[in-house]
Amino acid sequence: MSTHATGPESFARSCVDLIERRDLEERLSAGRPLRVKFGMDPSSPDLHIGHCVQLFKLRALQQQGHQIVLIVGDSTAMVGDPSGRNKLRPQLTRAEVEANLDTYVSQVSKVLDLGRTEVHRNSEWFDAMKFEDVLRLASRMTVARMLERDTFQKRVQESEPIGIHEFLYPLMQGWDSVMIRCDVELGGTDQLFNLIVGRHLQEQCSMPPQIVMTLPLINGFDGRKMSKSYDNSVPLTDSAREMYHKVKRVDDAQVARWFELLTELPPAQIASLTAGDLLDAKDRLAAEITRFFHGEAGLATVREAPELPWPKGAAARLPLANLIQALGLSATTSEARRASEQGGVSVDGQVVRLPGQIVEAGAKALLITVGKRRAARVLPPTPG
RNA sequence: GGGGAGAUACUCAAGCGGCCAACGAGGUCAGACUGUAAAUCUGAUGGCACUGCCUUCGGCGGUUCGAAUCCGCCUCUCCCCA
Repeated sequence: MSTHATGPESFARSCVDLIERRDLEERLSAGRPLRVKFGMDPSSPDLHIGHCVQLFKLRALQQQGHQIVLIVGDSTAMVGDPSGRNKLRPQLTRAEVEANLDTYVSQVSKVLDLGRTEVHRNSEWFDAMKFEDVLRLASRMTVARMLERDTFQKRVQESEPIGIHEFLYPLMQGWDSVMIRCDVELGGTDQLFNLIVGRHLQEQCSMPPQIVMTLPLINGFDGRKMSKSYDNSVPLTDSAREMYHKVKRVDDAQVARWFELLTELPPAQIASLTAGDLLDAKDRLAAEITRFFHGEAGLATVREAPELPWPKGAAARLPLANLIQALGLSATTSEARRASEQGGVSVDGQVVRLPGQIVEAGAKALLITVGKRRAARVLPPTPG
């Protein structure tokens, strides 16, 4: 595993920005493992496959023998990253951050070998800072330079608020790099500014400036920017079934890119897959990703309707809509009701348009489908 | 410090005393068509064992038979002037 003697070509594969290439060559030629930093903002509880672009890259570098340093931005999360935002981000409380942190680390462990990963919270150093330290840090950056950022400019134009504390975010992220003596920092292309601030701060501290590598942001499966509000992301906590189907819905134009950034298939194979029938390619893509996170067994369950027990604590006779909701096939009974009224619900192959129809727990399993991609086989209640 | 504007459902955005669970757009969901895609068309879209009931229009109080709409205070934001 200790073959970190790989060249810059392999190291920087798939990167969009590489600053500076010469620095990278130089540092790699020294032959020691590089300290590669990746910061995570624990501001939402779940990672999605968009984050995996970075994680897979880290995985590859880890396998080449480099030292991955994960920074959990618990202090920065309480500031809120202004990148890519035209609105003030809500600041999180410590309790919220702590809750998100656990789920993060366990999700990351699906991709990285945590035993060989250094993990820090940036509160380790920020909690110890005095106000005068903050001022000293703040004095290393100018307002003019901050305002060059398009996100801030846009917000000024659109009369959206900008908090002074938001100016501190890039400085904090950059300071993380100083504290861990970072060699290479990885981020999405939207992070370029923040990453460069790290370089700048290291130089000011008479430290060799970190190499900055950005990776492409992938769009959601519908082709638009991946975002919670569009509901087009694929959370890592998705079941095998959800994950498979969401990935399979990926926009045609993005299939090749997803293959490149989210699977470990060799480029030649990707090329031949995407040159063939696109439906087959999507099936393979969805299968690869699902297998990675859920294993062969998880993938195997995908094409069958899952078997679900009769809802615990529920009566043996339920209106259809309530049963569907209780089974988790819809979020609310109203939603189940609507689907049924519009002909989207079937029981044992029969379309049922009456959401109030009473369904009895019978002796054999009932096949219930909701819409095109939700289905379950409901088992009879187990006596006792 | 002074003056002005504003806060509505997932998002944007109408409504300005009863006809408001609240126009419209986007999103989402369902149906048709398809390639389990995209585009297009149709319908739905607060919750609920739903011909009815319950909870919503920044927060708290008040006026009224009745308030998203009027009044008071509070919180937050934007703009102009200093």
